[in-house]
Amino acid sequence: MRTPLNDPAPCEDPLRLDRQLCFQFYAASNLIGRLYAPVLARLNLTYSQYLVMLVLWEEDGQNVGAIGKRLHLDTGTLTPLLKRMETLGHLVRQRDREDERRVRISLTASGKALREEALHVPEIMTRGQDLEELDGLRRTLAGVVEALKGGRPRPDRA
Amino acid sequence: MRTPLNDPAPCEDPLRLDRQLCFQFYAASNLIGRLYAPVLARLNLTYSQYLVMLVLWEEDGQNVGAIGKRLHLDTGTLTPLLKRMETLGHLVRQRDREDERRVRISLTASGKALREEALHVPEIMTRGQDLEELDGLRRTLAGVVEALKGGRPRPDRA
DNA sequence: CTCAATTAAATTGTGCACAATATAAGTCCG
DNA sequence: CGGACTTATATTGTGCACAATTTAATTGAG
Repeated sequence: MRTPLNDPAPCEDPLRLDRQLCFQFYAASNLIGRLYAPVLARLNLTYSQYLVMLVLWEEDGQNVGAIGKRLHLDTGTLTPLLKRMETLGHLVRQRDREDERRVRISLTASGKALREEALHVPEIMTRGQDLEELDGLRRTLAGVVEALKGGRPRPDRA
Repeated sequence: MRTPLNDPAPCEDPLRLDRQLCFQFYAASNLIGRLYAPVLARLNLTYSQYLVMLVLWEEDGQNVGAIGKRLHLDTGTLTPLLKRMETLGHLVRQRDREDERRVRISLTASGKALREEALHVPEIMTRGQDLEELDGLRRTLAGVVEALKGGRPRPDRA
């Protein structure tokens, strides 16, 4: 039996920070957010707000739930986020007449115009990188995200 | 010249959400945190607190800055986080006598004992997964994190 | 020795994330 | 119609992240 803090085989210690895949995601996500912040600040957007804009630039007038489904965020995150974005003038929130439970999110003129500015962002952030490599990684991670969405596919409980 | 929202080649639209590598990291990190939460709750830890414990289980008695360097977090995040963990009884914070600017973080007996419980966590979280594949991905991401740490290695500005 | 510069941590203020709960609108069955 | 049920969003409360600033201890040049 092993005593705490005296693992006889520390290199195989399952709790070593560097061995945790989850930590690599956590660290990368935080560091990426920090790199985007100053670039997006010039568009008067936070990183999360930028993601919402990406969703709305693809299709304007979606309701809160549809945006949340796309970004894997719930209303506890989105409602205040969208209110801040409305205050900033990027979009407007209005109850759906057809179904008063829903809130439709529509870009303002300035919100639509902001897309032109944002077109530079991906280029700025990937400058000097191997685009083939980044795209391969993106595909790999898209698969990981897909697997995580399902709460992880159990191993076919044999 | 392209008009906003009417890109003639939408499949090559650089702003499509699914094409953003950053979003895959963001989504994966959030989803992973959600999967860990219920498992770690049984240890009375949040995900961030778990990471701090991993660092301290490797080496007890580090100061705030050393922990922050390891996790890529600053004192604005760590100070309140460590105070909460002290309240929970996982660790104690005490000024270093040698250098009164420093605060040394030491595990309590229960904090050390918690490691035994935590040993199950990596196994629970990776159950049913291809461990070779996860380790390959971990290595790839470790490289990405390393690159991000340097604020990204400029392309040797030729 | 003294005071400017540096370093370590804490504080302040903003903006996410998320679980849990609440509110209210729509649906459906008898 | 009417009440159970479901769906869509909002609210509440906690805990991060992080930039910017502050406080206090240490270092170091003159």
